[in-house]
Amino acid sequence: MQVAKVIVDVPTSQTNHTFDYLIPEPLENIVIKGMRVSVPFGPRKVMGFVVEVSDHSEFDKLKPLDEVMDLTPVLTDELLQLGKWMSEQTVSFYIQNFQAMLPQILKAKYKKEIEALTDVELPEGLQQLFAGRTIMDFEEFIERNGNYALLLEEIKNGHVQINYIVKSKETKKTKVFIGPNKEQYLLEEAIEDMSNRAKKQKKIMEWFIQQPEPVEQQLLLTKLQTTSSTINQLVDKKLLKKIDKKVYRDPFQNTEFERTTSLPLNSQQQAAIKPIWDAIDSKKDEVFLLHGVTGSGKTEVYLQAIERVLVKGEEAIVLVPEIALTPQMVQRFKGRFGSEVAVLHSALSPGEKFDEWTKIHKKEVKVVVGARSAIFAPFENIGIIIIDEEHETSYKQDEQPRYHAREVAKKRGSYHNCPIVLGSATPMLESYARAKKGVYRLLEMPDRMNEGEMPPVEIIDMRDELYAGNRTMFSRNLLDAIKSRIERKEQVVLFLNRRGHSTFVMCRECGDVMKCPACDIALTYHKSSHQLKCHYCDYQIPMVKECQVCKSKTIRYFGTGTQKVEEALREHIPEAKVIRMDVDTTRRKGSHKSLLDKFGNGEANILLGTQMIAKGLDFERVTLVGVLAVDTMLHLPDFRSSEKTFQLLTQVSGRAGRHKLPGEVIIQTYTPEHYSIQLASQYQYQQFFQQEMETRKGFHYPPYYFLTLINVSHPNQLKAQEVTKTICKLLFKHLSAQATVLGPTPSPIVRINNRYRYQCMVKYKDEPNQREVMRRILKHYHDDIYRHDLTIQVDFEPYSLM
DNA sequence: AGCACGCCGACT
DNA sequence: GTCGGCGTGCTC
Repeated sequence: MQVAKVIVDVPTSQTNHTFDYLIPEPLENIVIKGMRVSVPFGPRKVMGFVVEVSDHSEFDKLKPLDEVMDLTPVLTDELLQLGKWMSEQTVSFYIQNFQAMLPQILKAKYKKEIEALTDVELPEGLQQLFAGRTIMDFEEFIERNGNYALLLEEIKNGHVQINYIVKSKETKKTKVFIGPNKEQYLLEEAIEDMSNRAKKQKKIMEWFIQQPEPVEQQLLLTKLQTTSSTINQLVDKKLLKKIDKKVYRDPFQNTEFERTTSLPLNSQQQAAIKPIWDAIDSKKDEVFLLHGVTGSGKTEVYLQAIERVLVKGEEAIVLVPEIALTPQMVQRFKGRFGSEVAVLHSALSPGEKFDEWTKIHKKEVKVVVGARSAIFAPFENIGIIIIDEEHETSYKQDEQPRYHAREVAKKRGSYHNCPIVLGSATPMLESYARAKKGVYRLLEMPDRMNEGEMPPVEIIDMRDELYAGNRTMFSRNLLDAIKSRIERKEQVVLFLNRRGHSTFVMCRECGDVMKCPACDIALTYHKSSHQLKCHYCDYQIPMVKECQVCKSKTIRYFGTGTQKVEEALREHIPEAKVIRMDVDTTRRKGSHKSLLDKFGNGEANILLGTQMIAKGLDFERVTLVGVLAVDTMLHLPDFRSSEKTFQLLTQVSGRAGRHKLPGEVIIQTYTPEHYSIQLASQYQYQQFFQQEMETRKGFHYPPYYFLTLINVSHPNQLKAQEVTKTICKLLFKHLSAQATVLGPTPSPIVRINNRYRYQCMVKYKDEPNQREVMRRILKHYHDDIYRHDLTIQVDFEPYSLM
């Protein structure tokens, strides 16, 4: 008897354990751990992960499992263990962690088909099922009691494969190619016979006489200015034929990657890479913090570390923040490692993600470059894990399971005995503190390559501008600087951390501010659509003509968003061509890249944008970076706001003067004396680190203390408050006397989407049993959570306190 | 989650 | 006396 222990896809605390199922005889030795199966669960069928196969069960009335969903495991032993560990660390359910490791497609409902790949005669049992076809439904295989062992064998031999068909169109894997169906001379004869009116048809035929190779239909249509109906007529006449070609969706297929080879390392790079190479060679799971200023050549260090790993036949994972934002980064990896690289990032369609994942799963690639979830790449022989821009907040998932990719990386590193490299120009305070303590090994690269200097930074006190009678959002210096760049045909990057047009609209008469009815937040005016939008829920209404309260028509716009800046630029510098990049202009797939390409081609003088333009851009002609208002970020209710400001300023400054032309940075602020602005303008990371550590120490914040944040929300304000209060009490009672429990406190935004939000914060040095306490609290509120619309979010070492 | 079971009030 | 409201508990 074989028994599968299964974690079912029912994310509740009551079902957060394995359920035993009998493996029916035809599936014996087919079902192995790491596979997904379909099992009867009460009256219905659910998906589940086999986490163990055993020869007995404590349970006596076992049901047999229904069906296997994979013929090869989708999770390795290591990933199964990792999922268990993660669920303990983040106090989440096992199933959520397993799901988080797989591409979306494998979570959704889908259909499977079996495809014969060769003309080779398949074994008896299989051949007859196909009955002359090349593709059959998997359903049919099950219905006709197909032989799993045989199928599995043939998959291994590469004679057949399983295709996952998802309902969405995005996952179409075939492209239609058109090719000639007859010999050249027959085509020529056919043209002669055609009516004189069939101009388009002749044109198409001539194309194929010129070159008989099949071409993509899409290409043919655009090149010859015709439509598919014309082509279809020729296909009907048997002159041409349609060919469905299977193609991997390659998101970079239209990009040529110039192959590069190792660049010679300068002395500081050599000093940094040596210990990493040693760790690779000796299989040591050491964590390195590579602190290198922008332009110090960190990427080349990564590349050559990976080369060392590949030579040993091992694999590498590279995490980059939101990779779509750095096409240039992808280019460098693809350029060096070519087809050995898979790329995983959030801008890919589900189908594309699945294809990239499949390449990893089938071991067709050795290197993965991707965003946070790429840390789960199903490699079995990892030689190095690199996390670039280590301080980026996107490495922490802001929904369950709230894992941090860095911690997962360390765990995987210790399993594979491989080094971890954390790279950053502005490491997170916690990381740098660890490096100083010797927990991580610190590697410093303080100098830019080619003796380049960081661009000088000018801080402009906007209060002075106001005294001088300048009421615009541009200081005189900035405006002059922009104008001079345009004259010199150089480019400008302008940064403002706020999208929309105005941050709020207010009635001048009675002072009423337009607010979202569902959230406790002012509405933002979007000029292009003439709408008032809430940035926290999807509420939006047309802009009001008069005050809702006093009917006055004197409604004014306050606060500045990217749209307003764009408008003001047009007014002050009409000759400037501006590209605006924010969530609103990059929502469409691929728009991100196309906007950047446009800017790179010099189709605009100014790139204006939010957060998203701060990272990784590298354009030769950018010689001026302007930060319009840094204050909004500095005064957020978050203990990390100084650090985030410092990081951001350092990052945007790095965008200027990266090549031959000298750069300049202008920062506009109302608090020029603030230490993060001052120190960022002088590129003084060390001093900033020391000063910020002082502040953190004083307020008992990380890295001196750990934090745990509990967010409670409920439609009823009293309920939310009362639950939070009880949780605070429980924590106070069950945690050690050294822990500080703060709360209940209303969240910075008390109401979002008609839910009231309260929080409780725990500061502690060492609380080994806090996860158990949290789990018990969640269990205690189980009923309220599942039946009464209560949510309790527990976030260990949170990145955001909102 | 989704469903059966079971205990109390309104009703042909 | 029954029908069905929802609170409670279980799913191998």
